[in-house]
Amino acid sequence: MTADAPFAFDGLDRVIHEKARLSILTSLISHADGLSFNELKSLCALTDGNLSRHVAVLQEAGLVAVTKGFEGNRPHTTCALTPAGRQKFMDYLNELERVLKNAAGAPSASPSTVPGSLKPA
Amino acid sequence: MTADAPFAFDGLDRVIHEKARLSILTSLISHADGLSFNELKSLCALTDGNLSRHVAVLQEAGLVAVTKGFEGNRPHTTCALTPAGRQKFMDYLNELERVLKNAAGAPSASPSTVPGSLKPA
DNA sequence: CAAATAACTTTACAATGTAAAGTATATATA
DNA sequence: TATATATACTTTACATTGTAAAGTTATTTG
Repeated sequence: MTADAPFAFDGLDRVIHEKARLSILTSLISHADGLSFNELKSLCALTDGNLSRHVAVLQEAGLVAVTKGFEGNRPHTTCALTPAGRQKFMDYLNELERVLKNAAGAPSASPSTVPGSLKPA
Repeated sequence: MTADAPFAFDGLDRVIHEKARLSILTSLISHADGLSFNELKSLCALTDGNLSRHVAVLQEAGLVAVTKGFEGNRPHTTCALTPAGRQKFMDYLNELERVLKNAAGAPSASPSTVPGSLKPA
């Protein structure tokens, strides 16, 4: 955490933080052997164009490995997390957890409004 | 959660999800009686221009109440969460928690990489 | 063989985050 | 008491980027 800016959340990498890409990465970490273009499309509820561009961004950032091949006669793209991608995503998740702890743990955040919060029963 | 798109994370309201505004809201929920422009500026490590614009966005969305007055002879702006803002932020936090649970709870996310994860010791 | 479908990619646009410049007032300084 | 500097913001202009519509290539289907 930045010395004087406890709420700056520097670790929230923009490449990961974007909603659509957060969906993609979460999908991928739940499927270690990768997911096809169409599986991602429906899991994340993204249009073809969006998914294509977001996957490209993730690939350029080295977070996702994209494999283009053929399934029968049709092109078939598979995406999977790279080791670096997995690590960076984990780092991001740790920062997310800090956000949650800071916010949900605040005095003015009444527990009843955050039912299943971090604190175990 | 959307029926067929478990990883779409529809509840991640863009107005809140943006990094700088997430900082501002987290600061504000930790300070129920509000924060001044300058306090926010240093807590969130934002420039004057950024803070001004982001606060305006939050105000227009009805999440934050902005009070402009004078402290001695100098202008003094105070920001505080509105009740609606608090509720929406809580909703957002619940969705964030879903992200964390989906991701950190995934089989391929080894526990050691997420040290202080959701699961209690 | 024409039309439609599949699996993407490219492009163009609109939204938006950011920082530099601007404004207005107050205080310090020479 | 001018002049300069500081305070507390706001406005503007730019550059990035998320999004959807249109385009591409190949393959089925009627």
